[in-house]
Amino acid sequence: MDRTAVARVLDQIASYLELKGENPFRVRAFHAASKAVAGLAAEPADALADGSLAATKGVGQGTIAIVEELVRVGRSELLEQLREDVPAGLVEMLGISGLGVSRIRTIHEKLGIESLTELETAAREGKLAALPGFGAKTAENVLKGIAFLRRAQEFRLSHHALEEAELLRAALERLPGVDRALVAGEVRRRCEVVRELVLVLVADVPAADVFRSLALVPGVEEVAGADERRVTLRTPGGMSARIVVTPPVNLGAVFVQATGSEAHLAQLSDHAVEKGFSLNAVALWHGSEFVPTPDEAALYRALGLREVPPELREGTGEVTRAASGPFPRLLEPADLTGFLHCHSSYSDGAVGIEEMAVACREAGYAYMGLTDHSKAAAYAGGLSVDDLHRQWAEIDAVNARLSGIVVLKGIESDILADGSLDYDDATLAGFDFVIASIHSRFAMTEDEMTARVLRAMESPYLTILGHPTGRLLLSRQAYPLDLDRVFAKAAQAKIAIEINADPHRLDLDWRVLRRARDRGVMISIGSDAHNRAGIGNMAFGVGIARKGGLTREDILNCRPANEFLTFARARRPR
DNA sequence: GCCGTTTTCGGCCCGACTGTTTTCAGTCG
Ligand SMILES: [Zn+2]
Repeated sequence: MDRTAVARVLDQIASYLELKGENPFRVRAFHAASKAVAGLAAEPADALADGSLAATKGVGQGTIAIVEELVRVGRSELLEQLREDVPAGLVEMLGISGLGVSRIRTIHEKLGIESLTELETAAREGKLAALPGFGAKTAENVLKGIAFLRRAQEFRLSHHALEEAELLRAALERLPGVDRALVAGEVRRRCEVVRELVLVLVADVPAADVFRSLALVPGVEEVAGADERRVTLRTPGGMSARIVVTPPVNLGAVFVQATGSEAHLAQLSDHAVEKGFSLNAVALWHGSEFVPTPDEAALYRALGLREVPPELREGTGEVTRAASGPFPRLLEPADLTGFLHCHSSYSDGAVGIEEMAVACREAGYAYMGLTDHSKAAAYAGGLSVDDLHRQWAEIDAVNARLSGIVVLKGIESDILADGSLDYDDATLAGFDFVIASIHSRFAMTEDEMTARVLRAMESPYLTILGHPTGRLLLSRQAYPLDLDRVFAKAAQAKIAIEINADPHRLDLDWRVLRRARDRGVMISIGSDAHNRAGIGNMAFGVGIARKGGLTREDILNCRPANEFLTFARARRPR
């Protein structure tokens, strides 16, 4: 069992215990343990063996026993027991914003409801609003919540999808007759959420032979009948995976089509027809003449096009673009010199400053912009002014000790409801740079929210606007915000806007990046790391930047530390 | 359940909003 699966079990245990009315601190402990496991640097079995699991904050004897059990037998006795005691539908209801344990218990006891479907019916029929403590607004929000949850259940977050895809790819590549297995589809296009996995198998044997050996792949089941070149599977993690087999000579045609998107393929097909070609499901043809496409470049070349980077294949003009010359070199992970937006154990992070800095250095960064939560974020252990002075002293000490990495004094300051930051200017002046973001009071109109953000951008100490739309992918909608006005202000005031690289956020959305860049907005990629594993977030941020067509010139933290600091200082009063 | 320690128990994250009440419980970040 991998980190994700173990973390999920621990989360589930927490939810079931919560619904059973268990000690809330025990519930919280399981949630914390889940986060800790998800943030491990190694897989659970290895972390158990080398003692790093036991050394992790938030993991004690109880968690270790469960992880051992999960690694050994793949299931948890405690969770199985809880499943018998509490209907699974009630746990699903916890995912609805506005429903907590106490309301769910009322719903269960008074209406006998055990599933989302029943809850939906009750809300429609007015039975929910009639419950004590409930009303019309609550019922309406519950219906909205159910709709959101249903849609969310069709997708997976990109990091989970990538993990599943990679495991499946490795397993498929070991099958007899398979030369190579390649991940295609939304994962390859670096989409922010993923509906299904698509993999291409290169094989010189008939597909039927390959499919017969699928039974060798552990935990995978076939869900849709195979034809002569395709089959649909269900992965151990519950994702749908489409597998396409091709001989090497047609890999280009098949890989392009397996990668998509629909919109890209439609435009590509139109272009092909114009040039006298046709692209069917398995190969490229010029009239009645077969055209070999051993790789994607061969396919695009035959059509008179430059090879389109997979991230850009979204039908947003890239085919026309590919006819007119080479694409710019998109951002690459190694272009990043600065590791920005990370938390330490001073607020809600799991590791200390020095450990994080050393890990950043190992990952190849030249500077680390530490940004713990600010004092308004009490729930996340936000720093008081006293805490700040302690932290700054420690940063100075760490910088004196370490070579090869510089720790910068930053903060993720809350933007309060009125648009002010939650430290006074004298305190803000003590930071090397300031990220400001919204963590509360989301229920505002677009005008109010825009005014709030614009007011925050008046602060001469603000360097970067953090996770600008506040979305949590598949769990919370973005708050309304007039991005065009925010971009205009950012360009004029020389404030960078963040791509938050946490796979739960990926905010800014890639669809608006080009607009921001073309208006002269500097973009910054922030990891939002809360532990060492969070260093890996940056790869997802890079994927989103590439998807938005950005290059290293567009990104603030591709610049060396001194230029980064110059950027931050340029706005400040002298 | 985890943590820390005056080491085996006692405390753990709290302030503010929201929708529902008619003075506040429940939820959220
Ligand atoms: Zn944040």
